[in-house]
Parts: sequence; structure tokens; C-alpha cells
Amino acid sequence: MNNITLKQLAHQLGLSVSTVSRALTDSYEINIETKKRVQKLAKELNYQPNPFASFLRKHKSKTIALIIPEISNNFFSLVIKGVESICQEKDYYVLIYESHENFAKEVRITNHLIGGRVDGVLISVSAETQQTDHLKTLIERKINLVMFDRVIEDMNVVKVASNDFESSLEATEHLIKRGCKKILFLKAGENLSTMQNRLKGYQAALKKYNIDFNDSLVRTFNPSEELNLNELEDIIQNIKPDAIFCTVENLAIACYDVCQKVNIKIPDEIKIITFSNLKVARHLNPSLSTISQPAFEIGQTIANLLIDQIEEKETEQMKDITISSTLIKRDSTK
Amino acid sequence: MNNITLKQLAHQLGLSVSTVSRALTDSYEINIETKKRVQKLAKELNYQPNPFASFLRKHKSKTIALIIPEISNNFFSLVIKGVESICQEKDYYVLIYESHENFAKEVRITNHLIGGRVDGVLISVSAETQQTDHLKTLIERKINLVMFDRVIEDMNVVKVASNDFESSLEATEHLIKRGCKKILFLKAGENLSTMQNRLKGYQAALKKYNIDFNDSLVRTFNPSEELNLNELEDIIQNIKPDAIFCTVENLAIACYDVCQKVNIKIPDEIKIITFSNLKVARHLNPSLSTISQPAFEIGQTIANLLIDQIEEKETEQMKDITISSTLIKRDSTK
DNA sequence: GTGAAAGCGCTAACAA
DNA sequence: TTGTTAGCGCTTTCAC
Repeated sequence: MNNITLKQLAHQLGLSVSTVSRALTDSYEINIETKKRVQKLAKELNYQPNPFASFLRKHKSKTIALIIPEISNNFFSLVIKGVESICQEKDYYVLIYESHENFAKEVRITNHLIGGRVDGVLISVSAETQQTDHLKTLIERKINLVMFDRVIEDMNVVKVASNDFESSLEATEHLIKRGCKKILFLKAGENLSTMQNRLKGYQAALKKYNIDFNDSLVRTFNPSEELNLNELEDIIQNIKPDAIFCTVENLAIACYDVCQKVNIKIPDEIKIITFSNLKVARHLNPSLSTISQPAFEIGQTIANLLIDQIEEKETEQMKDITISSTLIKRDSTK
Repeated sequence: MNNITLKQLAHQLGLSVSTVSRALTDSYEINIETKKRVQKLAKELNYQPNPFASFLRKHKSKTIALIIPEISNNFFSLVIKGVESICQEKDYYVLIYESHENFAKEVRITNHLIGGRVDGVLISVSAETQQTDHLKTLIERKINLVMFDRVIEDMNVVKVASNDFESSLEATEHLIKRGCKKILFLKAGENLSTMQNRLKGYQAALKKYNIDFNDSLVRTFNPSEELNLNELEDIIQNIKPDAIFCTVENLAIACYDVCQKVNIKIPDEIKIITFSNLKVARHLNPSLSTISQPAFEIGQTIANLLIDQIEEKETEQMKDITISSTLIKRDSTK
């Protein structure tokens, strides 16, 4: 890197480094004429300050980390987009990390970050995450933390989640109203808060309609492993449910695969509904009923909250924020 | 940030800062015993070096930028995944920037980067980009550059692209063999290299089968704007093509929307094929024929190339690398 | 094998 | 209004 430095500018202008620095940060205590001279030359030479020098000095990196389980996922990629939009506006950098649903990787990432690499962290934990020591370490090191979507209750930080209980209840109710009684519930991961809440919503709906809850209708797939289609096929063939409630998009797509393979007609023989942000859900065969989380808004919200924390504009932030999802009924539950 | 510093470690151990530093970088000139002592304490206190201090010192940030037009796009999000996988392995940071298909934004981003923020840049240019001054500035400042997918011919850098000409020819040929003669070609953006090559492939296929090329069958949509469905509907209604070749996924989905709305049957009345990395293409109604780029591999390739450049392992890199796409024939072209 | 000291480029307290 | 100086935390040359 052959960059122009403050020193070089100062030399060319016959000024001191500090004057140049102040002129460029538009300090009010600098003569307007010198300010102009400095800014003119800086522009001419396309001066760009070395960010590391100033980060080192100020202990602020204007960088945040976004830790997500998976990038190529419609929900999370929209979250990224939302986060980006705010950070670009507020002049923050975003480092994106994938935990690949792996706890060890998540710990490695957060450990990496405590060196002061970032001013704050946005995280949606991996499916394996149960302990929170690594997150607490971040806080001890005074790194701001905001959790989203997959949050952990006992963490005393700002948490942004969806109204999973309510939307799950609504979706299950929708299935029940369409005549379904034997609804297979497919979970992704054992311990995630989102999954727990979605399951509770499902159970509440059953209760409301006096349908007994049946343990064996709840099945879990481990999102850190390749999805096993044969296993899913066995489950569907054995249980013969009249509907499947999928907690994540991948599971719904897998169900479509299985139904196509073993020739089960959706929605006549089986109805399918899923949490998903798939844009083409309306064009699937049959079009897929979804519960859509407002991913972009979630991204914007968490970025704003985190930056406010970093800049200590703490206007008494609420600790638990809920953003509502939308149920879209399509042909797969007709 | 209350971080443990080298100085604190040195103090606790009764050693000098430089010895500690050397012990931690595993320098051979340090007594094995002291090395162990130092490393033990560092681990106990969970010491993490301040990256900015070392970046400043070494003029290497171990950070690269990935500039793409759009994040929530199946192709680019898979590229990100590929880049991430290599960078995680080689211990590099990735900063992701979206140009939103906007030239001015792209220039702002690259300008931001010449401060030494990153050691290298991976870029797929915006649809508006025609000039290359901003990219040349990067090179002047000794920042390594690798272009991918949407490359610019006259740049003397490593470029990784798909075999757009060949796959486009193949796809068009496929349509022709299925009896199509009036194939609407939908471009995204006026000047992109990828679009030009795809168009040439289309034209070559027509020529091969002695079909006259008709200018008015080539239409362009501006990807930086919201796609105008009414305009697309008018085009389809007026031209009445027997097939549509879409250069990007969004256009294909829009075509599905229009066909559904005005009740044109795919594939009986019109066939549709598109470049796309949509995972659920096989479940669309009808299932969508696609040309799939190996996005993950492209991501891995460009990350490896860039890091090799940065670390000056320049084993005479080829300047132009082509990675083949795959044509998958499905019902939309039956 | 270890320590002292300089310096990466910047900011900010203090001086003038 | 401008300049001098110290120092952020680290690496590295030179000295011992």
C-alpha cells in the first residue's frame, strides 16, 4: 500500500500534521482558509485516512460483526441486506461470519472478536448453542451485543425476535380449520428458542381445538447435518399425517421432494405449511403457504439498536423486541 | 474494550514486551521454557492481540473486500459462501459490500477501500459500470484485484467468469430443438460482459440453425430499477414469442408472473429458460429449466486466487479463467 | 535468548 | 489558530 499520509500532506502544505488532521475532520478551531487549502489538496491526491491508525488511537473500529448460521438462506440473506443498508448509511463496516450451525465454530468466531476487532456483535446462534459463556465474554470485554431471531432467554441483552408463538398458533389453526387433525411438526434443532416457541404455538392451537397432543408427531432434524431424505420419507410413510408444519424452508422443500417421489398429492392428501422467506413460494407446484418473517426489517432494527448502543445513544432500549410475521395462505394448504 | 495487552502480559511475567511478542508468534529464538510460560498465561487470560496495532505495523490487514451488486440473490449468496469457506480456513476477514447495481455507489466503495482497509478486492461490477478508473486506482495503490462473473475485458487483472457464450448457445439450441423459432431474449443491463456473451451465444445458435436474428426480440431491463411487470406483459403480448430466454432469475420469475396473469401456458404456448441458481427450480409450476453457474466453486476460486496474490505466491496466474455452467432441462422447456 | 527503542499513521491534550 | 508531543498496541531492528 503506497498511501498518502497526513505527514505527506502536511509537508506539501507546510503545515503540521495535527493541523491537517483537524482541518480534515472539519474542526471549528481551524482557519477557514487553511481548511480549504488542506481539503483541496486532500481531494486532489485522493487522500484516504488509514483506518487502522485511527482505530488504534480511538479504540473504535466502526465495524460490527454479524454472526449467522448460514448465508445462503433467504431469511438470513435478507437480514444481511437490512443490516448493510443501515451500516452503509451510518458509515459502519460489517464483517459477516457463518457458524454453519456449529457451536465450536461459533466460539472460535466470538473469541476472535474479543481482540477489539469490532465494536459490536449481532448474533443468531447456531442450532447447537446451549452455553452462553462465549457471549458473556464478549460483554465482559465491553463489546456490545444484540441477539436476533434465535435468542437465548437468560442473556441480559437486547433481543429481537419474531412472534413465533402467535404465528405458529395461527398457522396451525389454519391447518385445523382446513380439516387437518394429524399434523406432523418438523423441528430444526433441539434447543433453539424459535423452535420452542413455534412448538408451543402449535400445541396451543391443538389445545384450543381439543386435539390431543401427540409426542410422536414432533420430529427433529439436525440442521448442521445434510438433511436425510430417506428418514423423512420413512416418517411420512409411517405416520401418514394429513398435514406437515415445517419450521424451516429446507424441510418444506424436502417434503415436496418426498411427496413427489412417493406420489402423495399436495394438498389433497397432505397439506404443507412452513416458515419461509422464499420469493417464489407463489410459483411452486402447488404454491406454498408460508409464514414470512420481515427479515429485512429485522436486519435494519438490529443494526440500528446495536449502533445506538455503540454510540451510547441508549434511549432506554427495550430488552425484548418482537416483530410480527405474516401468514400467507396458498394452495399447499387448500 | 478492556483488553489484555502484550504489556500487561509482559509485566505479569517479568519479561519484556518484545520477548512476549516473539514467544506468541512462536519465534525460534526464544527459550522453549519461557515460550511455554508465556503461552500458558496468554491462554489463561484469553489474550487476543489487537489486530489494528499489528495491521498498522505490518501494513497487512488480512482482510479482503467482496463487492457484489446484490446480496439476496442465489448466485451471489453462494459466491459469498464459497469465499467465506476459503477465508475462514486461511484466516482472512471478509467485508461484504453491495453496489446495488449503482455505479456511483461502487466508486464510493472502492474509494473507501484505498485507505488500506483491505489487502485485496473481489468484484463483480454493477450493471451501470462502464468506466474503470476506480478499479485502476485500486491497483495503483497496490491493492490486489480479482474480477468475477461480470468482468471488464480491458482490465489487466485475473478474471474468473462462466462459459456464458457456450452455455447460452447450448440453451438456445435446446429451445430450437424443441421447435422454438421466435425466442425473446431478456437482458439485464446494457453493458455487462456476461450479458454480451450470453447474447452472442444466443445469436450463434440462431445462425447455426439458419434463423434470422431479429433485433426487436432482444429487450433490456435495468436491474437497478424495480422490474416493471406491465412493460414485460406488453412485450410478451405484442411479440407473442414461442420462448423466452432469461439472462437472470428475476426475469424468469417475472415471466412466470405475467404468464400466470394473462393465462399463457408454460411450456405449451411459451417455453422459458433462465440462468439461475434457484434451489427450488425443480418444484416450480412448471419446473424451471435452468443454466446453473457453479457459484460456490467460483467463490472458492476467486478467494484462493486473491489470497495467493496477496501472499505473493504468484505461480504465474492465468489471467482468464472460465468455469463451466450446467444446463438442466426441466418442464418449462418441454 | 532477551531487552530497549523506534515507528506504523493517526488523534488529542497541552503549549504557544 | 497552529504546532509540539505523547501514545494507542504491536513488530522488528539492533544491541547486549
